[in-house]
Amino acid sequence: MKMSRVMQCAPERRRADVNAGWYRALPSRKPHLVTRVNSALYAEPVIATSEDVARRAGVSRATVSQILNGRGQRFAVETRERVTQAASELEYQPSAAGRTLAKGSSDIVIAVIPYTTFGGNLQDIFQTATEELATRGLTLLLHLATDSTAPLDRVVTGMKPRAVISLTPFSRAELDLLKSRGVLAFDPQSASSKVRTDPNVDIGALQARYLVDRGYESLVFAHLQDARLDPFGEGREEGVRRVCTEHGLPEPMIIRLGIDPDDALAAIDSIKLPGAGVVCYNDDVATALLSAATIRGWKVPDEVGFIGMDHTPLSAVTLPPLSTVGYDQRAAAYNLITAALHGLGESVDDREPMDVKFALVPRGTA
Amino acid sequence: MKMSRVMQCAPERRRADVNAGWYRALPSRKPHLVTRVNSALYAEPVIATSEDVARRAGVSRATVSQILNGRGQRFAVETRERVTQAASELEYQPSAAGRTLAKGSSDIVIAVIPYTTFGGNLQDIFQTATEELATRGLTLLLHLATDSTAPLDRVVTGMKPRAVISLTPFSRAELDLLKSRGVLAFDPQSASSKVRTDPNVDIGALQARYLVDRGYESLVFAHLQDARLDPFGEGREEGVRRVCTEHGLPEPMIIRLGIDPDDALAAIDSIKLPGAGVVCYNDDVATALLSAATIRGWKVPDEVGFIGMDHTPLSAVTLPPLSTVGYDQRAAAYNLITAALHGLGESVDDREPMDVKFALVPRGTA
DNA sequence: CTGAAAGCGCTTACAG
DNA sequence: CTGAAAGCGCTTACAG
Repeated sequence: MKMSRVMQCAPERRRADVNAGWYRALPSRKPHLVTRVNSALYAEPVIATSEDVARRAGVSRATVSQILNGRGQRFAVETRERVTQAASELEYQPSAAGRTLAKGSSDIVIAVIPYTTFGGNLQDIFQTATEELATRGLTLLLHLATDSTAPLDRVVTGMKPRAVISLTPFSRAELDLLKSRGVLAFDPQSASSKVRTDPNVDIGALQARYLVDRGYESLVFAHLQDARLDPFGEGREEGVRRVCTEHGLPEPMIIRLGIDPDDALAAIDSIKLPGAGVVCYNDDVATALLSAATIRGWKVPDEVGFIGMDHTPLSAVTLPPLSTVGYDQRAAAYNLITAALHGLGESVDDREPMDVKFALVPRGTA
Repeated sequence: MKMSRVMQCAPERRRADVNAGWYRALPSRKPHLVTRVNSALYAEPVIATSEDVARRAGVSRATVSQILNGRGQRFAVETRERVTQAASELEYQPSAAGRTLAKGSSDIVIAVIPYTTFGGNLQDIFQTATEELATRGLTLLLHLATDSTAPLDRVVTGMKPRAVISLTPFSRAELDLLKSRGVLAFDPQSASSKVRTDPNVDIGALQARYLVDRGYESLVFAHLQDARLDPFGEGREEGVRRVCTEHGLPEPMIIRLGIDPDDALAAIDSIKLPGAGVVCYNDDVATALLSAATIRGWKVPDEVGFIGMDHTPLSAVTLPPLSTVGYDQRAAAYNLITAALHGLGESVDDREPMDVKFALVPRGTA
């Protein structure tokens, strides 16, 4: 197999201070990356070190470090300016490895992404988080959870992240690992002391209460069944149960389906109709069931009702459009980050907790 | 704002070799992470260094390094065993920072995730990639692209990743940055020398040809319009154009819409019907248009046809189910990783390029 | 107000 | 077959 267009050549370490007029001798050992294609095309990459900055500013590396890390109050203004100036002229970026080694922990925050079914919101949430953390000098990197925690261990132990965060609760195994490796960990359980209960219970209850208000007297909870983990379903189901109890309704019927026409038809056929209101795990589940109900000739929302969760874009274009629950994803991410910053000892005085605002979006299916 | 359940306390550096019976003195400087909650609850984390391993195995750190990095052939079998044994007993994980500093580049590969609309496949793809790279001792971490390349610069310059990869072409700015920082970069353009043309052109052509075969004589291309970048739409449109030319059909009409009922209705109303075949950017767009056409009373697929792209789970449960194009995401990821490994100088003799197998999924909408 | 020195954990010639 | 030593780039007491 031939590969083409390797876009970069090996970095040459060389004197970054071009004004100085000479180049640091190349290290005698061979650079580790030796692939070199079209090297003539590219200017030799130049990576400045704190030593380069120090030399250009005419100070010591210690001084550079102090000033660039915000402990520069005690230095002469003039010195400070020379240093920051030199740093920006050289496009100086401190080496994470060097800092990590010296300080014992890096400026990296790792977000663990569970193997679970997220909406397209995931990206938005972490985008926001990336930017927020960047303003604090922290770098957010995502790590996809795998079956074993071995890769997580590599990341955590190897990179010494400042913290590990997750939008879903950590598994027992993850918690143990993080603990034994001495890493700060934050998940929704730790995000806010206000949240005493699993928010999923509230979500399920919100969905169920809506259906009850609309007159459905027998409730169904439809789980999503796929290869992935489901950290939310249990809580949602519990919320539905509570509402049934509250209103003296019979226990909810529990069904499970994948996003698949046969699954959906079987699920619909298993429900006692007409008259049921179906609380769905998410909008995808609701969409599948809606189609199945339509195929079977049930009238929606008169003979059967559905409520989804997530307020996905597609939920607006089903026929009829899906009743669902929306929420402010940014707020969810914001709260997680706030908790993490707080735990990291950063000041969060300016960060009021945001209301995630779970809210009904009443539309055509219930 | 009060935070609760900070799950970990600060790591204590201490002697990992518990058998030795004493603890390395704590460093006199304060550990950087000072937050300490419920520390009594947790065993003090123990992080072994190569020195600990060396001591326990009764060899030098140099020897440990050689053996653990696969350059141990020349050592006595007995020595090798003592070392690997000691390493596993201590749960030794080499410090990424230390290695990076010593070697000049880390074992990290960064995948840049563009701010674009992906299917839920993204996760699967990178999951696979994470595992594949792990078997080579490389750690995959995801970085979300932001408007500015500053965060990328921090990551790249700070972490000295072995390579930066992306499933979509890098932007000019990203390329310049990567180049100037001397980092190996791989994107689909560099993934395979066999791919002379943008695969998106082929995809668009595949969709269009299918519609032509089914008898639609005027084609429409429906772009997805949202806040995100669209690295694919241009190529797909071009593919449709070529097919029109090939078959002597008029130029395709171009429409744009978000996943929104009003957008979709307006889009449908702007098309000359009956008789058009609509090549859709993805299954979501197709779903939105399908609903709009149904609302307007057009018969699908007789009066208007739709073909989506992605073969999402939801595409199976629309009414009628969506005709679409599927492909092997794993193959796409596999090829990208192969290219990256090759460029990294790893042996890829055992990695035949995989066929991504774009394939029609004929169903009910065309 | 500033710098010399030590040390973080690793790897790599090099010497034996 | 194995180890002593230097060095990667940074930060932090400490001394002046």
